[in-house]
Amino acid sequence: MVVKKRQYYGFNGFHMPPVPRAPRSARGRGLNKMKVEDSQICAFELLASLAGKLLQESESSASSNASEANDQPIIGGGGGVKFEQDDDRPLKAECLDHGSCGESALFTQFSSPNSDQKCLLNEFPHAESNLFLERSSMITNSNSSKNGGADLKSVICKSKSACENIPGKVEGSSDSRMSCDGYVDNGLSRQKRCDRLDTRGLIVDPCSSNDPMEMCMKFPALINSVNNVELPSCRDPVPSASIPRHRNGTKLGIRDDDENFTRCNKPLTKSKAFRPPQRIGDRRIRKLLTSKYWKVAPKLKDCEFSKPAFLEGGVKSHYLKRKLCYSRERYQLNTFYKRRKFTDHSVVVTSDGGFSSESVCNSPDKNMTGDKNGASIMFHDAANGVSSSVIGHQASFHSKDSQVKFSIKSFRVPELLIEVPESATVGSLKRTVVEAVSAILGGGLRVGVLLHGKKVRDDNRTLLQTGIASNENLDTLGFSLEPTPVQVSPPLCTEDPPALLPCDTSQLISRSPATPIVDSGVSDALPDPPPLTNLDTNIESNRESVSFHADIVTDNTLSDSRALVAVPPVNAEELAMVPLNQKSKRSELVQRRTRRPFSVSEVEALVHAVEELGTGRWRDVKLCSFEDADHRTYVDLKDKWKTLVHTAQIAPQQRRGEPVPQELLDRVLAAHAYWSQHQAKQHSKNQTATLKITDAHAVRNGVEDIQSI
DNA sequence: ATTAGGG
DNA sequence: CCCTAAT
Repeated sequence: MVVKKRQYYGFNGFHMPPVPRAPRSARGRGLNKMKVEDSQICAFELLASLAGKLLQESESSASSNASEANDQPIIGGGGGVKFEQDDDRPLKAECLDHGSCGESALFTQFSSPNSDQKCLLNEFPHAESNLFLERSSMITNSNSSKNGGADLKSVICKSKSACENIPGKVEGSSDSRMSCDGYVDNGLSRQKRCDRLDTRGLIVDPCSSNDPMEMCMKFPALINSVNNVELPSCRDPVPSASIPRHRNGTKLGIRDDDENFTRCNKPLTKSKAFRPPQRIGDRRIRKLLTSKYWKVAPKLKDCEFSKPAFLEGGVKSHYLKRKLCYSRERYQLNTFYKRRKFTDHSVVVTSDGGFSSESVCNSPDKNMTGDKNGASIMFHDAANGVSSSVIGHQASFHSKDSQVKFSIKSFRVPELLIEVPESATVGSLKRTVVEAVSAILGGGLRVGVLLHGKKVRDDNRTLLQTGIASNENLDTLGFSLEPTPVQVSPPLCTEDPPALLPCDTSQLISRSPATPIVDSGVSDALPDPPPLTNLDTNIESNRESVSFHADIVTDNTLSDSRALVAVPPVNAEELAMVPLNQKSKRSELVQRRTRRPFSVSEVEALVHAVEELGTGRWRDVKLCSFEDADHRTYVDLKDKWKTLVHTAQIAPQQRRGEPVPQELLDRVLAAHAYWSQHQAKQHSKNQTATLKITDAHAVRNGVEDIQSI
């Protein structure tokens, strides 16, 4: 894989250390890299120093200078960047190169969504594009206007207030620095937030219903888009801020967004030193990318990195820090596919636009408390206002039939396995991911119902029968998105045949090797995945297949599902546990060799060789009897022997696969016994060995077998 | 590179 | 079959 670790470092990197260099060197990177970075760093430092000067000046000049400062902030905290600020492109380029600041990265994104991004966007076409536009516009404004400071600020404030619900803090300061901070802090998250904010203001709040019960489907990646777009799904409730806490830093291995990553990358690199966890992710990604694992997130303190002096401004650093943390985590959340497990604590958007960290959705209690028997399955559809209608509806039913309330925070999403050649570009990687996702989505989705972690397969049973009728059990209820078994074979490509397999580690789908997706080496083509469209269709069509109460499965649900956000009700514990598995779960990256059962003749040859050579000399066995069988390694032979021995020791009824003649099995046992005794070390002659084996064999099996020898 | 074992 | 540790 080409993807370097650093790319995925995630958000940690947020801060820009005054002395960027240190961390890196400490890290001990490859030589090449080091060199490059150093040079970059130098440049960066220069810029930084300049920035610092500028900052000072501006400060000294005091209020009047606000305009001056304005520009800087926008650019991203990086004072250094400032110079070039006028020109978007250049600037951006610079920042990135330096890799010093996430902020800059941010900038970049705004300024130029590239094709790659588009790819991702494709998945959520509407939304993303909109977002971009918005962002762009925002930035543009700020930059262009001399007064920009004010504008920018306002924007920021707005976003903050909206998101954070902490209006007061931001508002007050009009300092250019503040604005900077805002930018910096938020970094990526910020963008999104802004989007949301804007959206919020503009659009009717999907979650408008104050009702906490609403189902919140979260689709991290999509969230933004959702907001902007008309999509029904609930908006992500800003989880970024609140959720994180609970989860405390869980991190996804793969994250959806390039955007985020892009920005984060550099910074992360630095932070890497303190955050081992991320690294793991990288590694994993590096190989392939599976978003499967959650990592333990960095502790809160990680978030508290020191800020660059120039950034520290009137704004409360604490606040900022927090924000950063959130942002970072948020990203994590966003990972869009991968199985996610959430805690009960999910954040819900409150009617006022504020977020609450408390879990509203999840806990049925809260919402449902009111009426235990009441029916309320709510799917929250902001756009359509479905939720409300549904609710009302149910209420009416209420008396008739006991109703079960469901609050679906998210869906569990199947794992994706992606492989791309190292030579692939990041862009192609992105596209590959898109394709992979598209393939799955395009193939159709089904919703699975999990109770106590187990899949409920019987669609015909009633909820009551299934045991999900009682409110108590709702916690253990989960929904998963599953690709339809019949998958459309995805497009393949060049270089390596990477395979994409939707894999469900446990409860979801079984691996479908059938769906290999390869990166289309085609570079720039903008990936335009029609899939989205299909999705709807598919979902729609599949709807019926989903069986549990039809009521529950609504369009909203489905459509939301496309967002791929899943939040099954799970315990916090689970969350913690799931994550670190990376290791245990060998990344499916390397695809397993195809299974090739040993034929009887092969077994024969193996047995013969072992009889002569004994166990413990697998290489010789290989040379002796499987010289030509490239696919049989000595390890394979050894393993086969192992299984043969086992097979020979169990009852015939328990054996599976192509039956091995008892005769051979007997020889296996005999040889095994013999060589066990001899410690397999003696180089006894073949003949001798054979003889002995024969004896042993005879002994074991009785006279009748002798003839076989 | 092999071996030995556990998964 | 895979993965690792130990040779």
